[in-house]
Amino acid sequence: MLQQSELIFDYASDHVNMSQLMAHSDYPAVIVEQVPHPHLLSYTGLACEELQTEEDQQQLFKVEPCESGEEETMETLVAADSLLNMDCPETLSLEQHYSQTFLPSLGDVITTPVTQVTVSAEGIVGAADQSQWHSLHTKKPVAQLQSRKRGRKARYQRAESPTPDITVKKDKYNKGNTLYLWQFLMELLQDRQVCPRYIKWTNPHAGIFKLVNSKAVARLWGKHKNKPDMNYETMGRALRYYYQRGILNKVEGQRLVYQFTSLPKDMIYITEGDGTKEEEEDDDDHNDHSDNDEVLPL
DNA sequence: ATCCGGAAGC
DNA sequence: GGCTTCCGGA
Repeated sequence: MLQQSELIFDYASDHVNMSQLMAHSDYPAVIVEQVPHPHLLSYTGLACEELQTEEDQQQLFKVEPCESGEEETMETLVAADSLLNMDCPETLSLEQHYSQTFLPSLGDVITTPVTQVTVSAEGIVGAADQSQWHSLHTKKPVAQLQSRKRGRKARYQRAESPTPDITVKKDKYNKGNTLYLWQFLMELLQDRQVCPRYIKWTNPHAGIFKLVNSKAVARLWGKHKNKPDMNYETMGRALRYYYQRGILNKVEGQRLVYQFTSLPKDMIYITEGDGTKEEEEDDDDHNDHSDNDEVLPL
């Protein structure tokens, strides 16, 4: 627990130094290497803020503002906050992280040899490749697969493309704080401040997760998008649009449970206990059956 | 309460 | 284009 905040703090100072060092140069690639887990920054600030209100609103139990765990949370908040407020364009932003490590493989975009490592992040984008993504259930047998989807009307599974066509133009990688919803959710899933609490994996390797506290997650999303009226109804619609795009599937019969059709390989999985571990996982089936999973053999 | 997908708006 | 908002319906 304590280590986490320290970690973040360390990282924070790192950040400062880095931004100073490179105050006036568009550094290429390198940066990425120096930042082991940008995720740690993630939405801690955001989350903490929410934490305070969420607790009283949703949870039936109240949590004292100053519980052993909360205090360090505040430290974290401060650290993360100072970071967020720095918003120096030179440093690695969340968005950049995504564009650099997650966007690459997506779809057609990068068909040409990206040798023109022009500037800054561009290089990385081109350099990173499909190996960064792990497509879950990418086996095609469309017809059969469909029919065996247990349950009602066989949800039409999009013509499965080898990789989901989450096509985010490589050139204009997310600008501003524009994480897409799916990215946002992945962030939350890697953020200890919210992961087991509001959103969690029910089967990490299958990309199946649950919005344990749908209201809270929706609120965080709304905050991110600056849409104060965001709610699960609305966010849910956005989620549903993802079915069509092959980014998400619904896990039928399980409320608030969805499934990513594909995950980045460097995803940090926060599991129930606490063991945060980097998972590589080559298809194989060391499925850790946490609780409810009816993962298709695929 | 959640989930669904159409329609329209931004 | 990626949602957001609203809706009638399951």
